[in-house]
Amino acid sequence: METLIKVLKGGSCKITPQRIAVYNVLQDNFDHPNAEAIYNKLAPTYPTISLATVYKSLELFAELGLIQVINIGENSFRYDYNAKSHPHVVCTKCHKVEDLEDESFMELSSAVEEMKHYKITKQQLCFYGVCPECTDM
Amino acid sequence: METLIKVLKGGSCKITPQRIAVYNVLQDNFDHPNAEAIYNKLAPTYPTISLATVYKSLELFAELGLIQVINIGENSFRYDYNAKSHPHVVCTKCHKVEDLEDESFMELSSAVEEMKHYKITKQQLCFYGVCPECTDM
DNA sequence: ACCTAAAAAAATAAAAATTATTATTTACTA
DNA sequence: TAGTAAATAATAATTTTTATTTTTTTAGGT
Repeated sequence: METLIKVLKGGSCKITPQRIAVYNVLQDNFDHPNAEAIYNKLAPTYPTISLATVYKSLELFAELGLIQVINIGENSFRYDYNAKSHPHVVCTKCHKVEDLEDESFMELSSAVEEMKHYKITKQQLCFYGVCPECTDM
Repeated sequence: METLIKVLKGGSCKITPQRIAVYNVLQDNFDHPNAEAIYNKLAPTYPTISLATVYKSLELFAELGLIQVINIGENSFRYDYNAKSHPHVVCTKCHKVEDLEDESFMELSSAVEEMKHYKITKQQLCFYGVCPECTDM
């Protein structure tokens, strides 16, 4: 919250109730919502907000490095409050998306750099399977 | 080509010129085209083909395990002739997508299984950076 | 605290990607 | 080779995202 205000100011962007609201939804929901899910979460308490504003806020946050955009093979993008690169685990039954905060995966980039002689700047790892809860059924 | 016919027959699907044409485009183009790129490739030699048919063929091939659908953070899906799970390396300058055929990355799934107690069935790894050709500029 | 200029929001339209529908054509079985 | 089920083409509809335009709001300077 303090972070949001600091970063917005740093980027000479205005602090608006809409931006705060969108950011708070991401902060409170670790289910990696897409733009529409965020919009729906906001609807009850913020009935006048526009979906375009949600998209524009998310785009801005991503540019400012506040959040990250992820892509788990669905037809829409999802947004992650944690901007730091980390793997995601997707349950193919209940469709939940979990974070895997493990630094060791970051080393893969250097392996790729050696193999392909690229200068790697970002990595996106996604594992699909059945979660413990769904296995028991 | 023989593979396509065998698998289509095995799935009791009909062997049509359109399906053969779509499959051939993927076989001959390792740049991981999206549906529209495939459609455009076909247009000169196959002017009557419909974009919907391209989509339906690709969907079928993916279901039959002939190809794989990948997702490199663009707004459209790309299709990979190589159905076996392998990492992809994307150049953020020229936007080319390369395959990284290295078995060692497959071990990551078991690591994730242990950490999160999921039964992992698929993994999708994507590395972004600047390719050797683009670095020299 | 008030005015002002610039930025952002809302509403809407447009664009892009994908899927669904329906009539016609084609592939394959018997 | 005739019949039937499946596939294609053409088109419409849907979904997701972006652009446009008008109105409103923020934040800095008086």
